Amino acid sequence: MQKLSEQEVIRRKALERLKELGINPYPAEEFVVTHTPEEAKRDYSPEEEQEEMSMAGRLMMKRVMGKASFAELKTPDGKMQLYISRDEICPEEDKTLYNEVFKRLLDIGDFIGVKGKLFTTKTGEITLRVSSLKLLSKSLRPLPIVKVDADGTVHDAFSDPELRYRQRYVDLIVNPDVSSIFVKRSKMISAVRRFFDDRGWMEVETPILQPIHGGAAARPFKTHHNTLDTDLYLRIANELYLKRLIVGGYKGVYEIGKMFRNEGMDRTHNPEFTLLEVYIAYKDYFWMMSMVESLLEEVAFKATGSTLVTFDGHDIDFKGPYRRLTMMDAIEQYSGVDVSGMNEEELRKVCKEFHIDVDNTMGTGKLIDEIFGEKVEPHLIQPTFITDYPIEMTPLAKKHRSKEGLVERFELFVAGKELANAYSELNDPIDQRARFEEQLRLAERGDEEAMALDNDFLRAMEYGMPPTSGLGIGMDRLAMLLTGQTSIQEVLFFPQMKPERKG
RNA sequence: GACUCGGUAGCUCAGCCGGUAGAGCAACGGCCUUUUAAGCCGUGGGUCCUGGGUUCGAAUCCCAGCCGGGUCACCA
Repeated sequence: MQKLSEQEVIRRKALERLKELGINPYPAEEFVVTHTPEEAKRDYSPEEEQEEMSMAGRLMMKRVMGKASFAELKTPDGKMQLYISRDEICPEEDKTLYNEVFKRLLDIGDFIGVKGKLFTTKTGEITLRVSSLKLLSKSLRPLPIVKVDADGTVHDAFSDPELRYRQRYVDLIVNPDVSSIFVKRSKMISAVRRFFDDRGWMEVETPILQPIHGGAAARPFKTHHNTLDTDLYLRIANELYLKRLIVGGYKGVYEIGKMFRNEGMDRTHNPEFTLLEVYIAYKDYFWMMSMVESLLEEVAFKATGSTLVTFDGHDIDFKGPYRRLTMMDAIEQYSGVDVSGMNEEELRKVCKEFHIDVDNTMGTGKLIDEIFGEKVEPHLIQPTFITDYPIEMTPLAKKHRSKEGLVERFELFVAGKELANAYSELNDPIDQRARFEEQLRLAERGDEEAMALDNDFLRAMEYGMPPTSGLGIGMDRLAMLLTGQTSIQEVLFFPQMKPERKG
């Protein structure tokens, strides 16, 4: 049994006293709510006769002034100030409900239901004059009370990140700004769904437990299925399954789902994260760029009410069209060096000049990517498409229609970070097999990122896959951009944490 | 993983040149029928993250560990 704090002991005693008084602290019957605070205030006019209304929520503040009190009720739809007068809720001789139940036994954090009519206080706040009051659920732990003064200054904020993430429920109760981040995130996700559903593309679900962790380069989480006696992996990507569905004949499929990567955690990486993947048949990556512009413009607007967001000190506009430039042009523009056509030796020289750390396992593609990451990425603040990547690092993209050594791939950068990644998908099964085999060679040389070969995926492709463009967008990063948060933990309800040590 | 900062009351923090712990809010008792960071008077509340060490004596100094934040590295 855990040791209770003084305040917890007091609340448990209050719970017992309530029971003695015949009050069930956790009643089963429905308390019918007739109004949200907003509805009530909107329809209120002081002259008109009112019907009695009822509301329910959490008691967040009590200001007792003898025989009358003000209280603050936090409902799921907004706040309402309550005015509670002893003789109005206790019209008879017995004043227990006010003197003992309300003043002593009800605590901040308790859920109550109230009935009454509105009036305007001296200071002009529309307030519910309570005629009756009912306990709906007793709270046994004290909430951290955050106070905001007349200037809007926050006092005693509940701000310890460890406590906030471990006890997100408390964070959500006392920090309305935190709660609204997740409302925006939810709107964002539903706007994405609506965008695709409106176009006739189908939301699908593909396996999370996979026998081969294909479609991306990352260390997986491993698990075991007892009945099948088989090792399985939590997916690091779903790309190869979605392409199988395109082979199966759907014109467009998308999935919004969790991916799992057993790697480092930091401000932009959580071991499980939400990825949007879209595959549309008969399209190429140019078409996909236009679609991304439409998508992000619409989603930003629906989630936040504007295409303009502020992130990390930058004003970012998601209104399309976005700047497009090839990777080689971008490098030349921001570093002054034209790396196109350079061999590995020349690229290493460039890296050395720029003081970029490289190692011997890196080929030309990786070296170019390093230069890009160092010299270009930080400058890409407004949404920018970078196109036409080296073939070595992109085993699932189609070879460029005209440029030797490149693939038809783009990434979208915003605020100096990658947000989306897309290809004209490789649909030549012979080429695909050759690319996988190249990855195997890299793996043999010690490249841990090399992609595993998936024979069933190749079999599917051999039956014929239509020309297709595919796209992935990190939903957590998009949520960060749309809510102005620079830490991924602030857009995940329950970010991964080490287990609490038992006290 | 490296470096760095932090962990003290329910919350936010002070105390850290060693001498058995403080403030504000919250809580408890009293007063108060239009308050809104309500106010006034009074009271209680602590595994000072954990474990070792130094010392007559450790929240404070030293060592190790745990948990978290930040930066970097790794990683898309």
